[in-house]
Amino acid sequence: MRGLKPARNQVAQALFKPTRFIHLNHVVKLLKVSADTKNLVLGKSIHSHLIVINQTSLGSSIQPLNSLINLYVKCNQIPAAQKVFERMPERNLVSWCSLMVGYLQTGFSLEVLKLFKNMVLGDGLKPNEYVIAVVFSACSDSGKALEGRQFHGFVVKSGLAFHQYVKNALINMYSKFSDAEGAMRVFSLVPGYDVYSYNSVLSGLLQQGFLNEAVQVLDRMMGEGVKWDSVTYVTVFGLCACLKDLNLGLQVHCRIMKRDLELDVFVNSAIINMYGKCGEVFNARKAFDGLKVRNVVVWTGIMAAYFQNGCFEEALNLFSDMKIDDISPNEFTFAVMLNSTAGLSALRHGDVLYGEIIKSGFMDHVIVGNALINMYAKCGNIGAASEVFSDMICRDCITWNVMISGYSHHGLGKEAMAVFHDMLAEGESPNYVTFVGVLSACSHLGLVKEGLYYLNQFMKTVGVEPGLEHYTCVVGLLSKAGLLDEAEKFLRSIPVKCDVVAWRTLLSACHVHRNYGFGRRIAEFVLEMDPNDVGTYTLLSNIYAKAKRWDGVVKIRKLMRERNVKKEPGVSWIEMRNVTHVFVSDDCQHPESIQIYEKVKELLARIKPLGYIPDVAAVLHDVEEEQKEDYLSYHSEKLAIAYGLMHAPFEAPIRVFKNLRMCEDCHSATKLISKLTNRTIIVRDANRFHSFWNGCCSCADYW
DNA sequence: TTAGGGTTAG
Repeated sequence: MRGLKPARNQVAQALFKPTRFIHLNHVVKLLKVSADTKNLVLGKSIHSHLIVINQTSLGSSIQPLNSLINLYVKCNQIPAAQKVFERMPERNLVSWCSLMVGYLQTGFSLEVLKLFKNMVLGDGLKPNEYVIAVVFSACSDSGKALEGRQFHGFVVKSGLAFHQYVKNALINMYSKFSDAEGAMRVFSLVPGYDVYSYNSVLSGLLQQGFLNEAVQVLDRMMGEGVKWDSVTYVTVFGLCACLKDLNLGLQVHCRIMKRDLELDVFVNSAIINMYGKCGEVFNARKAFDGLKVRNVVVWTGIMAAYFQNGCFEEALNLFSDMKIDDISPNEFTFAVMLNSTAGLSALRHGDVLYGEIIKSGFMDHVIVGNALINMYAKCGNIGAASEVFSDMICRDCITWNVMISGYSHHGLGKEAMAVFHDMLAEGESPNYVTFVGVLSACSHLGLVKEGLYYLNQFMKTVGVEPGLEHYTCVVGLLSKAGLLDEAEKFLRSIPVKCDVVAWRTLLSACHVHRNYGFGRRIAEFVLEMDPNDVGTYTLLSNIYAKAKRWDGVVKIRKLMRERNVKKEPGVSWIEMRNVTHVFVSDDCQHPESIQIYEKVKELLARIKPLGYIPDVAAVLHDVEEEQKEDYLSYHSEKLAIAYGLMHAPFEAPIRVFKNLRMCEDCHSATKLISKLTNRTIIVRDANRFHSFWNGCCSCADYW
């Protein structure tokens, strides 16, 4: 296709020999070629020739002047087009329409609507299907929903609503207004569809999350045998990705391969994305490896696929490969990188990325700022997260959410609520996720009344439907405040199906409040619901141990064996000078393990006078009494903390990460170690952050 | 005339 352009261009240039007696049709044809090939130089020389010869028949007749407007519009010279338009002694529909297209394409959609008004009221012209389609597009681009709908009514009366262009523009408009119903109405009521109508409907439904409806439309499209274009493929792969429907994705991919279609880079990245979202990193990689042309989007897509499937290191490694390939990262790439860094809790690596982002000038992108806040919050540096937040020039809803939930995870309820109130004051609308953070902040602060107010009243007034996560937060809120009966009653009354997580929230509250009878009843109920929930076995076993009900402990262990439920081993890790040191409980793999074990022993001996009592009840009863302390001493987080104290620079906070929830013994030991050593120790467990300082923890012993 | 890919919050 591309080869055709210079050829046509050359022909046009050869044909254009300035004479006094140039024919009108000739001029129009030459201008059309100049416009189509965006040859502004040729177009301008024809224009100047027209001015020089000043032939009345040519210089003032409509057709060549319309061609001039079209030329300037196609070459993005809107002021020049406007000038020609203004000097026309007489205009027809095409003159108006061409100029309107120019303004539409350059983003001045309000100007289009003004022109339309002048055309109808000033020149008394009746719009045709082209003009109508342009006006609908201008309404969608400028968000003029009311005007768009009114104009739709006008068009129906004028009888032009059946034209294919108009129909497609209408479907697109309703899709852009997030009015999937309106789009579907046009689509269903008016007969006759082409691939464009289907693409518009499908992408509208997809964007608004009406996935089942999109599948129905796709079925219909296939039934009618409409030929797919590359946009259809992109949209359908997007649909598969949202549905996580690997089967459908594979079918569509096979369809492409069977037909041996040439794929553009858009379709290829949609394929990589589909496999990534469906959990098929290997297939995503295969698609990626087969590409001849890889741009930044394809690279970012494959990194995102690795990230989404938990392969954080692979994602980070691809970053260097991409640079070797001479492709520069953009804001999306940095967002994926920061997320992978957060997944590894690699704070140092995050700092390095931050520097690179500043250098490459992507700091002012909202998604980069958001991902930075998220990274710092997840890596345990909430101070740095809040600094990035304060420095951000542009914020969106996610910015506020990430800061609110970041503070909440760190147990900083007051700070989280302050951010939430600022958010409202600045006119940003809270959404579903906002309230997950807000309700969990209420729970940290023990604000029962406020939390229930947000759930029952405030969320309704801002139009957010409460979901399972919110109900779970409220269960946490009630049970933390000691209202265990209310929490259970609440949980049994919620209008959505609840999962093990919600019940486990109540269960761990029973444990903290030492209400073992209640806890046992709940735990047994949860195990009936999910006989494989390891966390519940652990909690129930702890409850029995606390009550010295050894028969119960034995029963649980037997049950776990019978059901083949295995406890995940506790793993902790700490980053030290860019190296991550991993510790498993009771493990001696680390080259310095002898020194580390000695350090733990020394620390525990020194905190005993400060009030440390080893929680031997939590250890299985059949262990010899004198061995019980050893069982507790070498939990992975104690090893990691000891290593941190041995090697971290003085005054630097010790940041440790753990795969499971911290046990009570480690928690009370760490509080005292922070006091003994005068150090801040931050532990991220499976649930939240604990920030230990001077003998206290930010969780206030509730986790 | 209309339509399309990668990203961030729980």
